[in-house]
Amino acid sequence: MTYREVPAKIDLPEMEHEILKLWSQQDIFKKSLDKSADGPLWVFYEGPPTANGMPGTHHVEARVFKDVFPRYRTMKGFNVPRKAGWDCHGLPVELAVEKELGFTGKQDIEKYGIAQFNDKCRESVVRHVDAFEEMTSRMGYWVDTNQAYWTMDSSYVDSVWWSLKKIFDKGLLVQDHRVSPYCPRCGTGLSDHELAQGYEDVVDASVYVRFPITSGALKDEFGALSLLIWTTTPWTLISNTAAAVNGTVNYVVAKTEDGELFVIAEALREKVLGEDSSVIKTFLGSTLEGTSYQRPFDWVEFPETDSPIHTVLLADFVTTEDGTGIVHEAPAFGAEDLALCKSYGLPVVNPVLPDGTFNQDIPEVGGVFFKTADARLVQLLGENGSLFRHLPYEHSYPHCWRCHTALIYYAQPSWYIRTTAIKDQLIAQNEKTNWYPETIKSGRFGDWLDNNVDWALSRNRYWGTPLPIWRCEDAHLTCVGSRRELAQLSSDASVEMDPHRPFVDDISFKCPECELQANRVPEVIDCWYDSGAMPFAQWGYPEKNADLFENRYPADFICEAIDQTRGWFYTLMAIGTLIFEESSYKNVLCLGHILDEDGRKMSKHLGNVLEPIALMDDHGADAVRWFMLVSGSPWQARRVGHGTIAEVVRKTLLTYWNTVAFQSLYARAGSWDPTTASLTNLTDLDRWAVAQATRLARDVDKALEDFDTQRAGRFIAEYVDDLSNWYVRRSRRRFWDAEHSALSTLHHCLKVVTQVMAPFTPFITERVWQDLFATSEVESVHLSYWPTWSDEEIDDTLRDQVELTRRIVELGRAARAASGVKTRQPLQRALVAAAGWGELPEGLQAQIRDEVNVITLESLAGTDELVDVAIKANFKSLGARFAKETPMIAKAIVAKDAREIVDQLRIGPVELEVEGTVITITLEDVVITEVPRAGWTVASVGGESLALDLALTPELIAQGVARDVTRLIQDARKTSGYDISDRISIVWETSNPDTQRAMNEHREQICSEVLATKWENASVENPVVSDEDLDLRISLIRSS
RNA sequence: GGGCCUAUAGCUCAGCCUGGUUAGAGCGCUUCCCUGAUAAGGAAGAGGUCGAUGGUUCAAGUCCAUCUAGGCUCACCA
Repeated sequence: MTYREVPAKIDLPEMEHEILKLWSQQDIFKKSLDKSADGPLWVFYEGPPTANGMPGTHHVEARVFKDVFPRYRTMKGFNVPRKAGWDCHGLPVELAVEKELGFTGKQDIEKYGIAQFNDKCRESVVRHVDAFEEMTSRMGYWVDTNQAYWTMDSSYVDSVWWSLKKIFDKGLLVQDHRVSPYCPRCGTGLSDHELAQGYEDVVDASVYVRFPITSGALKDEFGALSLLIWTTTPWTLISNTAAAVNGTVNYVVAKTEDGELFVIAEALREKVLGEDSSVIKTFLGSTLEGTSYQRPFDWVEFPETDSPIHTVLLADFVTTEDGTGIVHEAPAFGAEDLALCKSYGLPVVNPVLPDGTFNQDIPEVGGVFFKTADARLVQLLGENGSLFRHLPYEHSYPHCWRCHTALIYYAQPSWYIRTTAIKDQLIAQNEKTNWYPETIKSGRFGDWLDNNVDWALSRNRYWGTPLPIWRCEDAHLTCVGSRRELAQLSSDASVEMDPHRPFVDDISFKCPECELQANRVPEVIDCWYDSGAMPFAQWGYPEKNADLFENRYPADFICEAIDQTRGWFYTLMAIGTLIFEESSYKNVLCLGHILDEDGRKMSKHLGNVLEPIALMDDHGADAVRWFMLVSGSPWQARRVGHGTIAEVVRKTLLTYWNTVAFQSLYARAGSWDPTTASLTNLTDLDRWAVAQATRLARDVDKALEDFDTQRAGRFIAEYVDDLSNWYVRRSRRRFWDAEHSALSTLHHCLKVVTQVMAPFTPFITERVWQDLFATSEVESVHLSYWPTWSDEEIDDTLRDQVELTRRIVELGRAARAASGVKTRQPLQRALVAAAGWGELPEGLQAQIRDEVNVITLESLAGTDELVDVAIKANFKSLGARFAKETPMIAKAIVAKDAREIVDQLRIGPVELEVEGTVITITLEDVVITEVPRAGWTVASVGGESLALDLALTPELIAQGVARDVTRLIQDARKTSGYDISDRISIVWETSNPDTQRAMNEHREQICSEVLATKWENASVENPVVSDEDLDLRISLIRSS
C-alpha cells in the first residue's frame, strides 16, 4: 500500500469542489452524526438568518464559528445535531416585496390583496433561502438544511401561539396605549431593539418660541411678557397643549437688551438671552403653575374641558441643561408629555395621520409630511411674531431601520409583553450564562437588561405570525394556543389551515365568556419573537417532538455577531425565561463585525460588499474560514480583503500542503508502506516533532474548549511552520534515503496536524486525509477522533533543547552574514557560548554543525583568552529583594570588574558593600554575557554568542567547491525536468587548478549526491552549467 | 450625553491579565544567504514620542486616573 500521488501545486478552489462532491457521495456529514449518536449530546442552536436578502461575507463569519465548534466536539465524541433554520417573517421581507411590486405604502398592499401579497413574501423567502443554502454548502458549513425549521411553517406558528398563550395566561401579554416610535412609511410601531438600529445624525430646526402670557400674577405685574420655550420639533407646536417647568428650579423674569420681557430658567438666562439681559425678578418654578399663555398656532380644536389647557404645568423631568427650562407639551408625541398631561386631565389631540401627514383640515400644512412641515412652520412663526430665534440643531434621531424614514413618537394602542415583570429573573439568568468575550455579560447585554422596558410586540402589518388574540364586542380577550384550539372554538377553522393572514382574520367564534362574536385583533407580531421561540418552535413543541425538545434545552452553544445582543440573544433569553423560567443557552459567542479593507462597515450603500461565493472561488473557502477564525480577534471588528486572505493561503495552507506533498513524493519514491509506520528508532529531532505534535493536540483542544479559535489557530500555524521549516528542512537527506523512522515520524505528525486543523479548514485536511490516510484509517478525517495524549508524552526538555539549537543556528547564520563567507564554504570550527549548549544531544549538535557548515563546535566559555565577560544586573531578582535600593545596587554591581566578580560568583555568594551596607548577591542576581574578543566573527543575542574561525585551508576550499558544484548540478537537474530518481552522466572541464583538484578529490561525494553514474573530464561543447568564478563548464544527460 | 471596545513599525496585528534590563511577528522595501518539497525559508538593514497627560512603583507599552481620536452600542429628555 502506498500514498496517493500528491501534486506539488494545487488549485484550492477546484479541490474544494471535488471534496464537496466526495462528502455528498459518501454522505460524510450524516455518517459523522450517526457515528456519534450514542455520545453525550452537545446542543447547538442555529440562529436563523433573515431570508430577506442575498447572503454576504458577514454571514460567512458567523457560520464559520457555528461550524468549527460542532466539528471539533464531534471529533471529541459528542453528538452535535445541527438543524438549520430560516427566519421568514417580518417587515424586511415585506419591504423587499413592496419594492419589487413598486408599492409605496400599506394602501397598495390592501388594494393588491393580503393573500396575494403574502404569497409573494413566501416566494421571496424561498428564493433567498436557496441562495443561503448555496453559500452554506460552498463554505463547508455542516448543518442540516433538509430538515431546517422555517418560522413561517404552520407547525412553527402553532408553537409560537402556544408560547404566547402561556404568556397571556400569566397576565404578561397586554394591550396598552403608549407613545412609541412609529414608522409612518411602514405604518407600524417599532420595538426598542428595532429602534436601536436606526439612529441617524440629522440637523433639525430648533426654535426658541414666545408663548405670550395671558393671565396670572406675572401678567398683572409686568404686562406684556412671554414664556420662552425651545423645541427641536416645530411640527409638534401645532398640537401644543401645555408648557412645563420644574417646580424646584429657579426662574426669572428677564429683560433683553431690546427691552423685551421673558420668563426663563435662571441658569439659562445668560446663555439664551445674552450677557446684556438683566434679571428683573427671581422665583421658584412652582409659582408659575397655572399661568396661562397663548399658543403659537390655534388651528387644532380642543374639546370643551375644565382642565388647564395652555397653562404652565409642573414636571420633574424638566432640566436646565438645554433650551430654556420651559418645555412645550404635546402629549401625542412624547411619552413623558403624555404621562404629565394625563395626570392633569388634559385631552390628547393628534392632527397627524397614521401615514405621517397632517390632517387635511389643518391650514398651511394639511397633507404635508410631519417632518417636511418644519420649514414652513418656522417661517410662519417668524411671520406671526412668535419666533425668537432659529438655530440648526444636530442630534441623532431615530429612523426606521429598514426604510430610513424619520420615526415619529406617536400615541397608539399596541400589545406589549411585560418583560419588566421578569427583569430580575433575566438578570439572574444572565449571571449564569458564559459570554465570550466576557465583557458583554455585564457590559452591553447587562446594561440592556438593567434598562429593560416592556417588549412592544405587535405590528400593524401583514406578513408575520398573527397575534392569536380574539376580542368580542364586550372586549373579552381569548388567546388561542394552536390551530387545533382554534378549530375547537370555530367551525370555520381547521387544524390544517394556513395560520397566516388573511385566513385567520376570517375566523370568528362565540366569546367563551359572553357568547358575543369574537374577531381576531388585526396585528401580527414582531418577527424577533419568532426567532427567539426557535428552541421549542423548531420542533413544533408541544404538539410534536416533546422528547426531542426536552433533551435539547437549553443550548450548550450559540453564536452570532454583536448586533444580536438586543436581537436574538435577548429574545431567546427573554422567551426562555418567560416560558420555562430558564434561559435557553449556556455559552454564547459574540463576534465582532467584518469591515472592509478601509475599516468601514460593509454595506450595499457604500458598494464595498465582498460577495461570499466569489471570494471563496477566488481564494478557497478554507482560506476565508481560516481568516475568520484566526486573523485578529474574533470578538473585535476586523478588516477583510483579498490581500489578507491571500496571505492565509500562502503562509498557512500552502506550507502545510507542501509538507504533505514532500512526504508523499519521497514515500512513493521509496515505495514506503504507510501501514508499516512505527515510531521506533527515532532520532532526537523525530522525538521532538512527535512530542510537539502531541503538545499541539493538547493545546488546540484546550483553546477550543475555551472557544478561542485565534489561540488554537496560532498553535497550528506555528506547528506547521516548525514541521516544514525545521523538521523537514533538517531531515531532507533521510527522506531521500526513504528512511523508515523519518517517514513514520512525518506520517504521524501530519496526521495529528491534519486532524486538529480539520474543524478549521475542512477541505484541504480532507483532501490530505484522502491522499495519505484514508486507505489505512477511517474514510474521512471528519469521522476520526481527536488525538489523545498523556502529559508525559510532551517533552519540555527536548523542546527547550531544540529551541536552543535553533537559536544557535540563527547566531551562526548571522555570523556567516557578518563574515561575508557564504554558508556553502565549510569552516573548521565555531565557538559557542550559551547556557546548556554543552548538554545538547549529539544529534542536535550535529544539526548546528550542518546548518552553520562547520566541522567542529567548541565552547567559547572556557577559553578566557578569546572571551570578554560583561555583566548586567538582574533587576527582577534584585528588585524583589531590595526594592528602592535596586538601582544603587545595580550600579555597584556593574562598577565591579566583571571577570573577577563572575569568577567569585561561580564559586558562591559574594558580599558587596553599597553605601556602607553589606549585601549578598548570587549568580542569579546578574546576567552574564560572554563576548568573543576581536579577530573573530561573532554574533551575540541575549547573552548567547557564536564565533566563527575564518581560517581557510586548501582542503576546506576544495570542500566548498565540491558543494558549489553539487548545488549547480542539482539546480540543472531540476531545471532540466529530471525526476528525482533519474541517473545522469556528467562531462566537465576547467582550466582552474583549484577547481580541477576539488573535482578530483570529491568526485565520489558529488556523484553520489547528484546520482551521477558516469563522470568524464573532457571538453564541453554546450555546457548546461557554467560558472565563471570556478571556471567550470558541465554538460549532463540522463543515463539510460 | 451614557456604556463598551480600540489606539504599539508605512500596512495588518501580537505583547498588557501576572510590571523587570535592548518592545516583537507578518506584509512591503534594500542587500545578502540557503535550497532537488516549497507559491517557501534564513540573516542583516531601514522603519517606534507603544495616542496624550498625570499618578502608583526602585522600575510602566503593561497597573490607576483624566483627556484626545476612531469604532460599536445605548439614549429622541423638550
